[in-house]
Amino acid sequence: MVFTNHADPGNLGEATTVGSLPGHTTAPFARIKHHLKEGLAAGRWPPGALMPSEAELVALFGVSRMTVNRALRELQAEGLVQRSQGVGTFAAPLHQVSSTLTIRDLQEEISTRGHLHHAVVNLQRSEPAPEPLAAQLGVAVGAEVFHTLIVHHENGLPLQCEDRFVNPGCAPGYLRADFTQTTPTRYLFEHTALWRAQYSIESARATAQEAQLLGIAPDEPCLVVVRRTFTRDAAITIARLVHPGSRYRLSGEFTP
Amino acid sequence: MVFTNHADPGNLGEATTVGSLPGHTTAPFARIKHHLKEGLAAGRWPPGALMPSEAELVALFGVSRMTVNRALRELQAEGLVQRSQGVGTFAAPLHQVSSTLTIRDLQEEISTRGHLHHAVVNLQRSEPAPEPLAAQLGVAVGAEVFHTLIVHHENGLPLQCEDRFVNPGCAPGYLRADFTQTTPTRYLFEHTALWRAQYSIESARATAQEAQLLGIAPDEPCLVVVRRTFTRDAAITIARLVHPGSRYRLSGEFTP
DNA sequence: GAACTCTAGTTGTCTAGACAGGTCTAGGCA
DNA sequence: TGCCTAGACCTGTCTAGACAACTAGAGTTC
Repeated sequence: MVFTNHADPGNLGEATTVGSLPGHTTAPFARIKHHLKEGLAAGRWPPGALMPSEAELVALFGVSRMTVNRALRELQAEGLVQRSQGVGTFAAPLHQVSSTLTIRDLQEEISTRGHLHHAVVNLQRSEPAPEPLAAQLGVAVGAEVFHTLIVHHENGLPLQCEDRFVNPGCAPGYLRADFTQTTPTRYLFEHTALWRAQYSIESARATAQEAQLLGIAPDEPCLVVVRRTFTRDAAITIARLVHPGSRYRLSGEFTP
Repeated sequence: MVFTNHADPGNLGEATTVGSLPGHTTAPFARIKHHLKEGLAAGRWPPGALMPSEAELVALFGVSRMTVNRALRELQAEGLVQRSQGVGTFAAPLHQVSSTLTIRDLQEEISTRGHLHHAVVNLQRSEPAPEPLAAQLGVAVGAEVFHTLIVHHENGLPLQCEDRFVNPGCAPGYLRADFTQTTPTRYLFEHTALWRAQYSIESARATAQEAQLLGIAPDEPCLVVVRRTFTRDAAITIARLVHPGSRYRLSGEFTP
């Protein structure tokens, strides 16, 4: 059959009653997504309710089934609907109990705010891996690992104390990098194939050394992020990032 | 033309040289995705590099262009590749500088660990909105808002102090809910249409009242999460969640 | 009443072809 | 030399139809 969707916009019977906002050139699949999202937001199809089948939407919008399928598949990927073969499409229950928070690279974050970033490298050397660390990095106890201790400043104020160990096998050139010009995070992104990362975030007091480097009182609460990064096979790096509680907060937004 | 892909599995010329892992019934689009992900992880196509075009992949795998397109579109949605019309498909630069951390509902989290959750309701009433809060909730200054103060325990140990204000218009029955049986988070999920949420996470000292409710020293560092939730139009609720730093940490994992 | 079979309805996936519109480059022309 | 245009190439999107696999319910048989 002949291709008609662009040559003949609109006037396809019932289709005009639904997908026609005035003066839109949005793609049909996007219109269908929008229509379903609207309905979900408005409370038609409460959580768990059966939603229209693909065939019904095909009839309603006057499009082919592949188009409807794409719209529904993307809504599923966004977590808004659940589909099961042989049964139907359902509004997602509990509209997402878990949501996500974005963690960004510090230098990028500071630059985005239009502020000045500079780093003081207190330590950049190779040293034998202490016991618990060796296991986490997947190297032999006592094997040499790379160690950096860097304090990042925003507009001259210490914002983050970054204590990092690196698996030498994953980034052999790490000790020759100039971390006043780039960050370890960025360096490792560019020189290794990141595959998996783990985070933990907690609130604790800084160690005496960290407090001194950050210029804060020893008992001031700090936001401590521990990040472990892996390639597909091996651990790349373990970093402890300590931020003065009074100067730093993580924030994020989530829209379904 | 006749449909052949399921009737004639394999033996399509060059296709067998690429997509054929032994004994797999995976769909072609998934095989293509897997092949490209492997290549990205292995460092072929370094960040920013030009990847094969749809036409090349069509020839390589012996499938139709829609199938290749789906694989690439999903990789794009996952942030692994960038595509631009008229130019081509490129490996995503900097393999995701920002990643995500999952935040879960506390009760669910405790239950998942197989531990016992119980809540003590210290306050559940209507009161006039104080000045800064009224603006954030989008109600008139002095208008009545709902206020709950609940301490959540894990195996009898205080884990979270939840100080929450709720817009009465969004959840009229909030004061009649039994929060020893359900959590406010869960109640609001079920009775409102969540549309958008904001988080901020910081490290701070608890207030005197919070320290007393949590049974901790007044100067102990706490992980403080402030969460604002909105429908499409109005603010639903603002919650301040205070966790003793020694007992609670957020953790998450991220795979590209 | 229980177990089985059949069927209608639903999603999952793929095809071959088509049109639309963006980008880049080589060649022609002023 | 500089500008413009035609064509090659690329992604974005949609179509009409097909086969596959699964589910729930109706009907049948034991």
